[in-house]
Formats: sequence, C-alpha cells, structure tokens
Amino acid sequence: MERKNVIDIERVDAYRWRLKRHGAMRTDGLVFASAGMFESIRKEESLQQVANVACLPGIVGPSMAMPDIHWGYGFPIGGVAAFDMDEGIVSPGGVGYDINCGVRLMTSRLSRSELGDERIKDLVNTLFQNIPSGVGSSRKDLKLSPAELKKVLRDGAGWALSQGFGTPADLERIEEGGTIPWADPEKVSEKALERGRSQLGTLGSGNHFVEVGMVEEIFDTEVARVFGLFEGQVTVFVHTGSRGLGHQVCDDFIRLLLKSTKKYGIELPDKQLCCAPVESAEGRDYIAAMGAAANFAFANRQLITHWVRESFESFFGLSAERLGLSVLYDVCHNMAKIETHRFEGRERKLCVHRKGATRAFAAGLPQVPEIYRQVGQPVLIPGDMGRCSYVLVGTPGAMEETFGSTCHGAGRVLSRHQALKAAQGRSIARELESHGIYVRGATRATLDEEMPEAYKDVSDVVEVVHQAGISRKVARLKPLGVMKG
DNA sequence: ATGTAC
Repeated sequence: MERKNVIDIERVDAYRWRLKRHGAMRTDGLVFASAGMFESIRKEESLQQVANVACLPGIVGPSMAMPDIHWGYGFPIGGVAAFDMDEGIVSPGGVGYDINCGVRLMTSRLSRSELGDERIKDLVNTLFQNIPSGVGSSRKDLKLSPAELKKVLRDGAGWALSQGFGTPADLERIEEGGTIPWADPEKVSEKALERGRSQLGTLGSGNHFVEVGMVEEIFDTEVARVFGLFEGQVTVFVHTGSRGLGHQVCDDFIRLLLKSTKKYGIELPDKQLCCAPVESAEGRDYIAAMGAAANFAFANRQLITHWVRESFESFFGLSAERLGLSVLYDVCHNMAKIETHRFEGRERKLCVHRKGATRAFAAGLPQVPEIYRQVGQPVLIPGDMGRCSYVLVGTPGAMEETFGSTCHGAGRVLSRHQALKAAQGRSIARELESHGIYVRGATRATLDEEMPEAYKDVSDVVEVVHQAGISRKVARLKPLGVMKG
C-alpha cells in the first residue's frame, strides 16, 4: 500500500503557509499564497515536492515556493532554495530543463493610438516571418561553426553585440549584463552543441512567445518613470530560453548526477532531486555547463530583440530612433547562482536555485544596473496570452526573506493534456480575437495548450508577492498581439 | 521546456 506523507501545515499569515519540518526534512517549507490559492495547492503533488527539497543536504532557510507553484521535475516550478557552499548541493532539477528560460521587456516611443487594430495583425505576421518558431525550429542563415558557438556559450549577449546585434545599453539592462562569467563551453557535450548549433535566434515552443502589448496601468509613478514606462506605451515581451542545447545539458547532467548522488552518499526522497555537492568536480562542471547554456539563452533573446527591431522598422517605416525600442530589462526564470546573502545575521555565500522564480534584488545592490539602482531591480512577470502581465520592482523584503526572489508568471492550473481536452471544439484564436487580442501560433495545439484558462490569473499571483512584500507592483501591461512558438 | 522516448 502506498502511503503519502501527511504534511503538517500552519498558516503563518494571509500570504504565508509553513510546512513544518518532519521526517527527513532538514528545514521547513514556506509557500507564498492566498487562502484561496492554497486550497488547491494543498492538494497538489507540488507541495510534496517543496517538502522533498527540504530534505536536501546543506539547505539554508526554508524550502520556498512562490504562488505560481506547480509540479515540475523533482523541484516544483516556482521553487526557491539556497544551499551552503560547503555542505550544500547543486541540482539540475532545481534549475529545470530550459536553463535560463527567461523574459525580456522592450519599451518603445510608440503609443497605442499609433497602432491601429488591423495593423497589429500584420505586425504579428511580420514577426512570424522574421523569427523562426516551433519545436525543432532553426535558422538556416545562422548556422554557427563549432568555434563560433563556443564564443556564444562564453560571451552570451556580449557575443550578439560583437556581431552587430544590439547596443551596449542593451547589455546593461540584462541580468548579469547578459554574460555569465563562470560559464565553460568545454563542459557542454558534443550532443548539446550539435543541438544548439542551428537553433540560436529561434523562439521554440510551448509557453515561449513574442508579445506586442501596451502599458495599461501604472501603480508606482516614481519607479515607472525610472523604468521609462508610461500609460498607453507600446511594449514587446520576448520569452524564450536555451532551446535544445539547454535541454541536452540538463539531460546530460541528470544522468551524471544520478551517479554522484550515490557516490557522495546523499539520501533522496525522489531520484529526480539528483545532485552533487556544490564544490565537487561534478557540481562545478554542472554549474559551468549551466552557465554556458544560460549564455546561449541570453544571446538568443538578444538576437530576437534585433529581429523585433528590424521587423518594427520595416513594418512602420520608422527609424530606430523614432521607434525607440529599448530593453527595459531581461530576467532569468530558471537558474542557480552563487550569491552572497545576509542570513541570520551573517553574510553567507550560497548556491541559490530559482526554478520558475525571478531574482528580485532591492535598491542599492551592485547587481542592480546603475540606472535602476536607486529603485531596485525590474522584475518582469508575464501572464497568459489573454489577460495581462506585470512589471514589479525588487524590495528589501525579498532580500530578508527569499534570498532576493519572487514569482515568475501565472503558473499552470491545467496540464497540457487537460488544456488540449478543454479546448476541443473551440477556437482559442477566435475567442481571444473577440477580446481584441490577435494571436498566431506555430501550431493549433500550441494555442490550445496555452489557453488562458490553463493558467492561474497572474493578477492573483502578483497580488500575493506584492502584499507579502517580496516585490512591488509598478505597472500592468495588456497583450495586443501575440506570436506563440 | 524538448529532434514531446533512441
């Protein structure tokens, strides 16, 4: 007979739920959610995953989950966990298959009134022509030599710049400046390199997208001003990651770390949590390869930015200066990083895993670009294609409680399979068009799987992190036209 | 997320 662990849950306050340490757990679990959201979360497998992560060696602070939590490989998506450098581990399952999946937001000098309804369709179609999308998509015009690909893996968005794609101002507005310095392309397998070679500059599939939208409401005028946001402004979101290359890196290291888990005598409640000590040879190799895959993703978003700009310029017949498509910021959603945090009164160097979670550093920190340092790091939270998205800002609350982390999106409520079923006999594209949103997907199935009702309402998710003080609302954006991979 | 299992 299979028996599930009974998790002892305590409501801390309106937005926090503690999973009390028991059994093999080395620390508590902490879930950020409203009472309404927690009703469904408490029945999910993902809650057990929060408890499982708490069993890993060297965990510092609680095993955390953001309100967009849902089931993932080993670690929950929406999970945040920090580990001690000496006693702790690094785990590919704590990062996810799409290494440095992330989003970038561009702002423009265009206002909504300059973009008629009919033109949005044509604009999305133009983007579709210029940016390859879908599973296995590739760019015939950008097949890199093995040596050039290694430069991409070493320099990230910096490589894209060296090739004429973008400006120095872009780099400044990317997490880590668009280049993970500890990346080592030599730790990436031949198979991963081969998969990535023709995929740079492609969108991919699933929840990846390019979205033309507008700023609908400003909540914080001072921060919005620093971020360059104004009501009615046309914006562009780019959501993509490291494609087949990152997927292969994850696959390779799960295979390897399954062995090192045994080698280092680590006991796991779930094999999918396979890991290695942070400072072991295997752990270091994974971190170096993950960094290389992250750089591929940074370069990918930078190239797509370039083609978005080109598409806008040709479509509107306006100059780059007039369009003013500038990068507001670019965040990682799936990463593990070595960071120094103040914890229980002392500075500690930690390996912070964010899987479907966003770094949300507060004002004053050196990692926040100088242009934003007085207010804090921009936090970009895309919602589903039918509702809205948010720009938030990092807070001291996040530094104190979540190792400078917050949510990353809406979070699924329906599995892909369930969504396909729910979409039967309907046209998701037509339903969205009746709400004034033009969507075009690589396949019909993509739109069905990504239907708005497959996701939680991102406004509910954002409200939780705002009220809990681990980031603060700056603006809400509304989608106008979406290109789905 | 993903040459959606080699």
